[in-house]
Amino acid sequence: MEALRKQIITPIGQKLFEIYELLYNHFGPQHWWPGETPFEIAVGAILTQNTAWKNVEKAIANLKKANLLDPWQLYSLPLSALAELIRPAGFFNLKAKRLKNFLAFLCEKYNGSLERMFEEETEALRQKLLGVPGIGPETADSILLYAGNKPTFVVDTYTKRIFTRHGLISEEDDYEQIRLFFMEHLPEDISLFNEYHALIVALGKNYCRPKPQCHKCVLKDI
DNA sequence: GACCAGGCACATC
DNA sequence: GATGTGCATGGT
Repeated sequence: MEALRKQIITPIGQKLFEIYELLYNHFGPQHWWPGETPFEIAVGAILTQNTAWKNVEKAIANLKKANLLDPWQLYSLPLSALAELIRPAGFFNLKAKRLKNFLAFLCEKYNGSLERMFEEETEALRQKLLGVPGIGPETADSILLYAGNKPTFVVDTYTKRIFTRHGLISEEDDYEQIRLFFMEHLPEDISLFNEYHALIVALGKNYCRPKPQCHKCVLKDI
């Protein structure tokens, strides 16, 4: 913690770090991403789009049970069969296509190897992932950070909601502005980025729903 | 029964 | 460029 604090340059950075410490002391380490392999994490990142994680778990369990949680296996599976397996995750027809788009990218360009994919330079790979239909900025950053251990900050609904309510970012800031806000003010540290986003989700799930419960929130005095 | 979930693409103005 | 809408299951 102290080694990280020394690298903080700006007052905003200190504020962001103060919030991080409050969240960490309240919720403890989150051990993200909840997945066993980089491939499972990448699949989960696509399946969890606008969806409760509980539902994603069922879908991933179906894939595991069928022994299909493998790039080439999934890539060769008919679209309709894939859709049925991931049904519990919601938006299943749409997500089946999105998964296939990613699998085509992974299999055709990197021979199905995430290890090989992550050999690419981070920013270049980020742009390529964003070029895959169905992979937007949050999904791309989740894959980079949590499956690839690359230093990028993941922004989600909770991030925008929480930090807007605390006046640190503006309502009209877009995804990229918010991502850069965190990356410019915090030291570039993979573990920090990993834990910070996970803690934001923990806070969001508990206290920062659309109807806030700010009186109970650990950040109520910030 | 309403509301919400760890988004994204596309249509329409 | 901004704003609206479809996509769907499952928990609270």
